[in-house]
Amino acid sequence: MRGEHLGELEELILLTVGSLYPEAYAPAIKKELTEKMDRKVVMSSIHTVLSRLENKQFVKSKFGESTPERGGKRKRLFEITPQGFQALEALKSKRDALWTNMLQIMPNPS
Amino acid sequence: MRGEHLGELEELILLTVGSLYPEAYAPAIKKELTEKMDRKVVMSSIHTVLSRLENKQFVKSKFGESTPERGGKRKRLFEITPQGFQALEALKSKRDALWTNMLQIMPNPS
DNA sequence: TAATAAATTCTACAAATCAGAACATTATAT
DNA sequence: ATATAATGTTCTGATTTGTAGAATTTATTA
Repeated sequence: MRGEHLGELEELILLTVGSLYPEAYAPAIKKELTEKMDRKVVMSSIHTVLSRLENKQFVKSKFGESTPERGGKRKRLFEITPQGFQALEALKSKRDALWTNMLQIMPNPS
Repeated sequence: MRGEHLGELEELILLTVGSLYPEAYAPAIKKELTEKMDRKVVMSSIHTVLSRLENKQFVKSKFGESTPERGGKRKRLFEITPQGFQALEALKSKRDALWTNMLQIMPNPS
């Protein structure tokens, strides 16, 4: 595995992990992506991506305490690492620069 | 073809096409991505993506006039369509909302 | 202990991206 | 006119990223 760039879903999930702190786990991430981003995604995709992000050291995880709910496995809680945050920032600032550039050149995109 | 979302490179190239108007063609896009985004990419990827973006109607293209240069094929010039612009805007506004959320929750990401 | 709920892990597949070779077109030099 | 060099595009196959659903694990309640 090379892991050269941050894919489209990888970036969204990384952002969502940050945005959901400290309760970021797969089902909550799915809900957030669906509701706030209109981004359909199945649970297993989220797990796949989270695992890849953890390999890249952009997130870290631990198991949550058992809560007095209905039952089921313990949550695996994720949080973003400084490296992950930096990766997001780098992407954002560069994309924003292109945006600025584009708007100067074509303020009316019709 | 499903074309459900805008991939990571698709988004960058679409943005670059806008940012380079009216001289957006593959070699110029490669240069821009390399220099402004530190995004390495080979020429053929750019052509592949441009072709996909054209199928999605996010860009349109025409051949450039023959310029008095050293020689070679005519440039295929791309420009972003209103649909393409809207797609970029939608993505940006949603991502920005997640960013705002994340920064409120964790202003110090260490 | 059986049933149910919640969540994660596994397995196979599809789409996006990468990489480099092959090809086509135009201009200049001979 | 023909060969050569420059410029860009298209083709083919491999790798990475994303999708989908079944299977499994763990905990609670009847």
